[in-house]
Amino acid sequence: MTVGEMAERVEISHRTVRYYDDEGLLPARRSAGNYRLYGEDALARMMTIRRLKPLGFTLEEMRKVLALLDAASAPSSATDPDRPQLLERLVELEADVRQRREKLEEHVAGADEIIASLRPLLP
DNA sequence: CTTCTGACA
DNA sequence: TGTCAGTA
Repeated sequence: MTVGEMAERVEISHRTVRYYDDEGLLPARRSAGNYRLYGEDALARMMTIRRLKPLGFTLEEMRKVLALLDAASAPSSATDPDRPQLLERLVELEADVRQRREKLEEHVAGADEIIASLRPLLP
């Protein structure tokens, strides 16, 4: 699929997709006319990025997360001599995401309070 | 019409 | 991240 298609499918502006691509976060090929071409794999990555963003991950952090996920899902990871360290990092990532999730909940609670404070002011 | 790159806001 | 320009 082209950038426009990708952008539409993940509901992110084509400008942003292009930016992530330029930053090396997406696996893309080029058409004869130099158009970016993406596969389902790129789409899956884009979705992961979309979920990471609201958690506050920076592009650099996303780069690491994606690399870790790739390494963990690679067929060779089963025999990788560093399997323990890989699992270790996955555990750390999970803890990190859990912590960010908590932060989001606090934000939601804050929004609820604002809403509640508005209620008595409205007709 | 869509995408590309680079630049500016 | 949006938009504008000039292309392919």
